[in-house]
Amino acid sequence: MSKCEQCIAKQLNSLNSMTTEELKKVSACKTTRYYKKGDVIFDEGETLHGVFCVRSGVAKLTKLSANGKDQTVKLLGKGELLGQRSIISDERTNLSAVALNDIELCFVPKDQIVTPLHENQNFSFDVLQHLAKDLRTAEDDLINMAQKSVKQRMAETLIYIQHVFGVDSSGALNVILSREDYASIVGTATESAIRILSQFKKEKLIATSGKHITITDLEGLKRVE
Amino acid sequence: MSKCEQCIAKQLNSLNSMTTEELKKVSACKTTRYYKKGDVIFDEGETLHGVFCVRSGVAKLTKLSANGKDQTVKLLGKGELLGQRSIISDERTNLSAVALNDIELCFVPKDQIVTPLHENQNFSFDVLQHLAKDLRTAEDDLINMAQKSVKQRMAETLIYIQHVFGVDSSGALNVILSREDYASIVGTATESAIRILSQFKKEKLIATSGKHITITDLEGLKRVE
DNA sequence: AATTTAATATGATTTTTATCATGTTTTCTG
DNA sequence: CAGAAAACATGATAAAAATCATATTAAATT
Repeated sequence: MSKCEQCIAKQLNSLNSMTTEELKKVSACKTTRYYKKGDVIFDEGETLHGVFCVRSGVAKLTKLSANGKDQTVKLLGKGELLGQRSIISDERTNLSAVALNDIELCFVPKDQIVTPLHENQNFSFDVLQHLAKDLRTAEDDLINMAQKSVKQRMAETLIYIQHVFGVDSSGALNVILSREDYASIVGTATESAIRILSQFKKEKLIATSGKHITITDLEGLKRVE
Repeated sequence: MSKCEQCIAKQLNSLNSMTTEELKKVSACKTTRYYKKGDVIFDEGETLHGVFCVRSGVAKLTKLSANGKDQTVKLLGKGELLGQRSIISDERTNLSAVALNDIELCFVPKDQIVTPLHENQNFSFDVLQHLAKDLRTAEDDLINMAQKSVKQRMAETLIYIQHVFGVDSSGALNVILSREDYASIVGTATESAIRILSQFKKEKLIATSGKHITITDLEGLKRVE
């Protein structure tokens, strides 16, 4: 099995601030898990016994609302940690995690995170900084949701996905999402998401071929209101 | 000057996890500041040199958006800390803080927070837990904003304010907000906020007298869709 | 107290977005 | 590969919310 000490994913998150010793322990007791597209990693309301670290693939954090609709709160790619917050606050998860494509995760038992959090100042400060940034992002998202139009949020979502997850050799977004997924991120009805993407295509802001989307006019997308 | 060690406000936040020694230091160099209703405590984009602890009164964190509208992200009452996150992530503030009524704040210089964060495990873990909770709340708020109607958000805002800040001897909400403030919290136009509050009054869910609002049918408010 | 200013209220209208309906295309499955 | 199911598309309509307009009331200022 691969070792955490040499894992590239680790360098992207707070695990990088663990001591070599701590990392060795994590490495020794971690397990690697594979999920297929659509698989549920954990469900809202579950008690987690550890944290998941994304080695490859993309997952989404979502919440099912009263009206049966799904709201996507965050997309997570390589190096990002799932379940961290529930472990820290010692609560059940408030969100579900679902694989958006085939995904490889390392599961690290709770103790391996909580103990260093109490003992290793560098690690806990690093986690603190990550949480602070996450909180800022969440607040920004809230403001966007409150003040921007559906069209604008869709444009920003496309730009965000291109920026964070990149494009393939043909220039298309690396992360393949259904129109329903887009609707869930943007916070709108699936039909509206479809309509807006069709409109963007007509306006030559994007090119689409099935689920593959290519941003053809980034500046134009930024100008959407 | 009053001492932090005996401050009641302190017991409500992570400062409570500081050692007596740390608290004495904080107490020695803190300054108390008074703001009048409407005063700006700090503006978005400012570099903060410390953290503010609310001793009495209520403040709001808001962000001015491109269209000139203000979005209120959070209300803060006794014991809550302002600017904590900017200090931790060492960034400029992304939000402004404004006094909603006459307010008394203690200003604690940055060092007094950052040093203990690096040295006192209990303190930093406590801050971590607070941030984790704040993050969860922010995510919940995002979902509400995305999935609930303006009417529902208004009803929940009223319930929230009653729950967190309580009522006066006549049963009216302790925190007095303008309709514009409500609009800014709910994320809607001022006219819509006014209309909805009028409607709630007609439906006998609330009673109003100027800015004073009394919840008369809590269960009814909870049922609003 | 009179005057100005700001906040509240409400009608009319427009815009945005959701919902319902229905058809087409793509993908999955036996 | 055929048939079923899911995803995509688009029109028609309805509902929600924003905007514009204009009173009315309350609060602040001189």
